[in-house]
Amino acid sequence: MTRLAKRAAASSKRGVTMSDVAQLAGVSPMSVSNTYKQPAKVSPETRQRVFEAAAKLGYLPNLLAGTLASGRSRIVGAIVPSLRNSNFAGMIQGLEETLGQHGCELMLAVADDPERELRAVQAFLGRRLDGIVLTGIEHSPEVAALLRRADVPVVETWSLNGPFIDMGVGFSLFDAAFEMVQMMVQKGYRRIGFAGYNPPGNPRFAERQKGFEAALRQAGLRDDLLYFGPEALGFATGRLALEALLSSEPKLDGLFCVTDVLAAGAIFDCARRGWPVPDRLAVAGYGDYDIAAELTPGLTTVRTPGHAMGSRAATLILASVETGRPSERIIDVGYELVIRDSI
Amino acid sequence: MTRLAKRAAASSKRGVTMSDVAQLAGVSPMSVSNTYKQPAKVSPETRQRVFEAAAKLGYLPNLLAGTLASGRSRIVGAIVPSLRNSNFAGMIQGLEETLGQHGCELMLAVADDPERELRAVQAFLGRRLDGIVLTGIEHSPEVAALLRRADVPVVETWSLNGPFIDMGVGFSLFDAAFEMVQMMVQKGYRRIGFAGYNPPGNPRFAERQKGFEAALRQAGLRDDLLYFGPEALGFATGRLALEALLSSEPKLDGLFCVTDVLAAGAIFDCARRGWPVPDRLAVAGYGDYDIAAELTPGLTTVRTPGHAMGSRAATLILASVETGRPSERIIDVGYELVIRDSI
DNA sequence: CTGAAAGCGCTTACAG
DNA sequence: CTGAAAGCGCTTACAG
Repeated sequence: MTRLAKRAAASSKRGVTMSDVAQLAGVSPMSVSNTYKQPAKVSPETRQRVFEAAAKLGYLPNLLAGTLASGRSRIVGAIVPSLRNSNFAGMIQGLEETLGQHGCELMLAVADDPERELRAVQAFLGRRLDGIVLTGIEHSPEVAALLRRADVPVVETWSLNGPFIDMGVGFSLFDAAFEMVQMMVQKGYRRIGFAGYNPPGNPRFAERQKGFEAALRQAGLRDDLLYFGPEALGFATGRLALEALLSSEPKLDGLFCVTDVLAAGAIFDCARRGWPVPDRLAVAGYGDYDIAAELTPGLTTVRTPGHAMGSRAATLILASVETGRPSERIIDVGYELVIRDSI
Repeated sequence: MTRLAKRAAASSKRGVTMSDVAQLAGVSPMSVSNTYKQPAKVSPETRQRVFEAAAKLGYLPNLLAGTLASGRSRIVGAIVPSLRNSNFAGMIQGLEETLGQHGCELMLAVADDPERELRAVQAFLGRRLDGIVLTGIEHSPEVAALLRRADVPVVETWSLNGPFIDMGVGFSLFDAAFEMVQMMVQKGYRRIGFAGYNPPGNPRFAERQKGFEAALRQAGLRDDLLYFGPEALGFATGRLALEALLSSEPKLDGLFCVTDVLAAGAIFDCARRGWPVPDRLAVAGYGDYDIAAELTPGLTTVRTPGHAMGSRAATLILASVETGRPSERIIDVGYELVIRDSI
């Protein structure tokens, strides 16, 4: 195939380019570009002719070529461990909404181990995204090094504990847990257990455990009634937690759970045992999932601002790209104790 | 600033390019490119030197430039109405996983109205994505026209009813609902109501309603006990459905719900009324959410294969890009009735 | 307000 | 196995 034939074939497949529009409108490609990007720099008549030609040809600007030339992709990448978790789903949704309002797109990677995270970061960097949003503050040294070296805006979420690679948005998981357990103590519960997930020390839950322990220690109470079960089992783990903790402390009167799923499982199990909640056992959750309000009794829990976190992360990145690094680079989005009847 | 100074500044910011690597390795840029893309075409020594130079410089290939030159972005876009719905979250996760296994990335847009969907499609097309995954088969004419004209692989999901813009993967929502309601009839329930969402005829739920009505009509039973409530209310809508349907048919003995959330709400309300399920009222759900197995009694429901759908959609697109349009362009991923104790 | 020139960082098809 | 040339479709900075 001759080069010319090839070009023709390619072009018929490829579709309309800026020069095609320029030609039909009888202007230069530059004026077409300016019509879209700097309309003020173009006379109304030129603009008009460009728009008409573009419409006639069904022209769609190739944003990729624009990115290569301008250095701005208008895409931000995000990595979350899972979408099954509504916290992360909420964050992604908040991110997407705010990005969309500013004409940017979201590239999403699901990575629940350091290796996948590294690959995702490489893929993002290779595409020269405008910014990257990470979940948590625990990343492999490679990831941190890569990100720093690339000098791309990065936001780490769900934590307020630096040092951050670049920027951070989160809230204090420690404070939230501490305050919740402190409230349980104030209400008179004395033998409070902790239900968490394997492996112990899982960074996503370790802060809550520390808050739990600190509140009990401060009150002079036992802080070692700990249970760690499989996360994959869903509600069933709540039952397992109850069984395990009761076997080491039959008079257990309170349970602090690292997720509402766990708390719901425990409450379901209390119902089966015929135990009144909170009279026989007080149960507190974490996350304020849909189910929290529907349980009987309503679950007292911590509301985590996933959506707000996503939208603030987007704001931070957009600001970095548009006006340089923002002065406030760490944002506390707070948390909220939702008081219902389970404690 | 002189052009040279500008270039130097830009280049220090921009980072390492293929020519930098070529220069350090003492080979041509072509050989660097081939080292990554066609290793077989390069001698082992050259390869070696390229890798060393790349590592020394911290070279990250600019995939964007590659896309512009080659026409393949290795990105596929997906549009879902929401991520709060675990069906869609599951599909996205399946999509992302399969894409990731093939070295592709996912661009995600959340769009719950035709206008946002159109904007997302334009953004995707403008970036020359390798394929686009849509939710449902109801799209504005503009969207369909744009997509057809762009000649990009498109997969529509959650339905088996054509005509498709290009390809489809789904299962029969009608069959699933029909089979479930048929089973309720076989078990002896005679006054079965339907709990759905406003507005009636919502395409995401209309098929299930048709299946419901068909099963009852075939059995010679009333098929007009219908309730449509607000989706935003969560479990509460299940209670509202029960109240409304009971007021028009006090002897209601069965309830088919378009989501497990609705079914759970109804079961919670039965508990509050002291009504045994299924003896006083049989309840069937749809979706097999986490909560279905944890309710008392366990909820009989339809399991929808969101994850499988996402991963099949990815396969379809990858096949289209790599080996041309697949011969099988509509895939039925099936559904499953999960029988527990609520009917 | 307008446009010719150079460049973004790769890949393609080709000749050696 | 190797590399010079042309091109992907835009934008940048500039001169008119």
